[in-house]
Amino acid sequence: MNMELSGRAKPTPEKAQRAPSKDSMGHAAVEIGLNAAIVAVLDNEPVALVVRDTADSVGATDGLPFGPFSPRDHRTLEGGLRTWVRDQTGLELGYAEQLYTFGDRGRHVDPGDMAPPIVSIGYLALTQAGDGRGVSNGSWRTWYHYFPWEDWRRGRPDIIGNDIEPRLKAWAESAKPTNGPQPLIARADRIRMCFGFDGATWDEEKVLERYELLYEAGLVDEALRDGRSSAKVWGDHPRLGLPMKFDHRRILATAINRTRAKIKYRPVVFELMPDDFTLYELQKTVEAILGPHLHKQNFRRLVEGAGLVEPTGEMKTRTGGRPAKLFRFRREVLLERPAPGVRVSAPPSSRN
Amino acid sequence: MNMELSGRAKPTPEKAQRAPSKDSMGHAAVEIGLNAAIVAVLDNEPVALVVRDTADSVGATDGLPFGPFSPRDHRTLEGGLRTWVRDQTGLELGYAEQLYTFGDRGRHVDPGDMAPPIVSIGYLALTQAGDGRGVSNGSWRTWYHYFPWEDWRRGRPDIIGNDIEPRLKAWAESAKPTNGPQPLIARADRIRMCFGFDGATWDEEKVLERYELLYEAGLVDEALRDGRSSAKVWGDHPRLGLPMKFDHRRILATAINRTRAKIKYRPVVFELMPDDFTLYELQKTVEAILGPHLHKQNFRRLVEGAGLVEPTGEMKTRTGGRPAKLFRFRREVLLERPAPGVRVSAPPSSRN
DNA sequence: GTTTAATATGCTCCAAACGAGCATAAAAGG
DNA sequence: CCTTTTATGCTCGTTTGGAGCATATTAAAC
Repeated sequence: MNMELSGRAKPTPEKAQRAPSKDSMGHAAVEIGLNAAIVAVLDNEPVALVVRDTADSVGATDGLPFGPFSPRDHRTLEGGLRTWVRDQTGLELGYAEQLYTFGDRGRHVDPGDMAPPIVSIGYLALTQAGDGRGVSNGSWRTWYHYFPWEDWRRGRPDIIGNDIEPRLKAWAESAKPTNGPQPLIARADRIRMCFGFDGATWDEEKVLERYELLYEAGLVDEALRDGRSSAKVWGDHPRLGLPMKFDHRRILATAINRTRAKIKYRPVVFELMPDDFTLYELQKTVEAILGPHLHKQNFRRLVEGAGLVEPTGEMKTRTGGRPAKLFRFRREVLLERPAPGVRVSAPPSSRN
Repeated sequence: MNMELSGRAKPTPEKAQRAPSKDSMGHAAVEIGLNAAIVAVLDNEPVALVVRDTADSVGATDGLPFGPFSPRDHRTLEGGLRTWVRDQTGLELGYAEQLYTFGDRGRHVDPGDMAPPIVSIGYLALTQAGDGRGVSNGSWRTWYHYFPWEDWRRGRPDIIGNDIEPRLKAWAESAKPTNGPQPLIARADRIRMCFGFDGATWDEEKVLERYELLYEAGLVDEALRDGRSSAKVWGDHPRLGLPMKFDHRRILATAINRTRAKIKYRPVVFELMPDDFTLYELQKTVEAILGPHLHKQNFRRLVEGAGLVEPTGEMKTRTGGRPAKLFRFRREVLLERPAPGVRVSAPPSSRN
C-alpha cells in the first residue's frame, strides 16, 4: 500500500556526512496519536470533554477524543486533530494549541487489547460551554474528578493531608538508605515543593509535576496498569482521582497546567466566556481555573486598568441584586501590550 | 520488514465506540525526526551547534544535529535525541527540553534530494561552551547569523529599517484591497507588533512570530525553497539571515524564543555558565541572550537578593581591574521559590 | 610611581504595581 | 422595608525594580 510513504521513509544517507541513517532493519516510522484536552467552564466548574468507553472489559474508563495522525489525510497536525474531534464528538474546535509530545515506552498501555499509539501529541483546546451543546458524543466532566488534589476552591482538599502526604512520605523514606549516586533533588524535597508540605507554598502551576510524582510513586492507577513495580507495596488505599485511558490523564494534567499558566499572561480566559459577560462572571471563571484567591475590587481594577474589557452598554438583570454591567473582550489590547493577561498572583497567605 | 511495527499500527476498532480508525488505505505511521538546537555562550556570543552539509548540491547549508526516532532503539524521545547528537557530534547532552512538534506539509523541503521526515520534534539543549571542546563534528555559530534582526546588542539592527520594514509593509499593502473575510488581526498590525514599528515596543520574546511572519511574507529563503508563491515578487534584495536545512531555522527560532522566555523564570542561565563565575560574566551571558539592557548594580541586587548565587570565597584576578568575587549557582533556591529566574524586564526606554 | 581604566560595592531616591481593607451607593426582588 | 448583590471610590502600606551617586580596589598602561 502506502508506497510513497515507505519510499519517503527511506533515507538517502550518501549526501549528509554522518547521516542520520536508519538502523539496518526497516523503517523508523511510528504511529502518532493526536489527543485533545478540550476545556470549558460550565456553571463555574472547569470541565473537560471526555469520551467514555463503556464497552471496556475492565470497566468504564474515560479518555480524551483522539485519533491517529495520517499525513495523507491531514495537511497539518492541528488539522488532523480538528478532524478527529469533529468525527468523534461533533464539536468544531475554536482555539487550540499544542501541548507536548509524549513518547515514553510503556506509558500507554491500554486496559483492553487495543494497541495504543507509540507517540502521542497532546493539544489544549478552549471553548465556551455553550458551544458544547452540539456535542453528540462524550460528556463534560470536572477536571477535578481526575485531579481532586488540585481543587482548592473550598480550602485545602482533605485528600492531600489524609492520603497523599503519608503515602508520599512513606515512599520517600523507602528510598532513603540508598547510598549510590544521589539524585539532584531528593525525593522528600520534590514532594515538599510539589504539594506544599512543611511550610512550602502551594504552587497551582505544578499540576503536571504533581501527577508525575504520584505516578512515579505508584499512587495512581495508571502506574499499576503500566506495570510499575512499587505500585503494589502501598496496599489498598482509596484511589487518587479517576484514571484515564492510555496517557490521557498525563495529557490532561499538562492541559490544566498550561491553562493555569497562560491565563496570566495571555487573554485566553475569553475563549471560555460568552461574548458578553459580567465582571463577576469573569472573576468566577478565572477562579474556577486558578483557585479562589481574588480580591473583588482589585480584580476589577486590574482587568479594567489593563484594557482587557470594555462595557457593552447593556446591563444584566436577574443577578439577585443590583444589575451588573455587561462587558466584552477588548480585542485591541492585543495591539497595545505585548503580553496581556489576567495578572493575578497568589496571595502570601496561600501557604498551607 | 518491520512486521511488529506494522502489526502494531493496525487498530482493533471494535472496542472503542467511534473508534479512531485508520483510513481504508494502509497505515498512518510516519517518520519522526528528532532535532536538537544546542545552545551555548562563547565569549559573550550566543551560539548554536550546527552541522554543515558541504556536499550539498546547492551549496553549503547549515542544519541542526538530527535523526529519526526509532522506537525499537530509543526508549524515549529524549533518549533518541541524545543518541543522535552523540553519534553526529560527539557531544554528550546535559540539560534538554522539548520545544515543539512541527508537522506542516511542505515546510520541510530539502535543497538536495534527501527525503525529510514528515514530523519533526524540536529540542532545546543548553550547555557550557567549554563542554563543546569535545565536539568532533559541527561547529558553533552565532544564532544571529540566522536571525540578524534579533541582535540588538549594538542598538537597533540596520537590517530592520533598511530591508525588513519596507518589504514587510509592501507585503501588507499588497493584501489590502481584499474584501473577503478579513483575518482576525490585520497584516499591518501583526507587522507592527512583531517588529516594533510605528512606536510599538520591541518584544525580544517574539522570535518565532517574527520568523514565521517573514516566512509567510516570502522574505526568507526557506519560503522560496518551499515553493511559496509570493516569494518572487519582492525582487532580489539581500537575503534576510542565513537559511537552514528543512525546517531547522524554525526550530532554532523556537529555541531562541524559549531560551529568552525561560531565563526569566527558571535558573537556566547556569546551564550556560561554568561552575564558578563572576557576577559580571553572568550579566554578560544574560545580555548575550536577551539583549543588553541591564543596569549593573540592579542586576547584582536582583541576582544576589533572589538567592540565585553564593560566593565561593575565591577571587578572579586579571579582569582588567579590581579582582572579582567568584560565585556559584545556589541549588537550594529550587527548594525555596517556585519560579526562580533572572527576572529582568525591558526598560520603558526600549521603545524603538 | 602615577595615572587611567575597569570593575566592585554600598547606598539613596522614586515611581509603579498591587494586595488589602473600609465605606457607600445603587438597584433588584421578595 | 430589608436583603442581596453589584458598582465604585478611596486609602494605606509593601514590594519591586529602574536610575543615579559615590567610593573602593586593583591591573595595566605610561
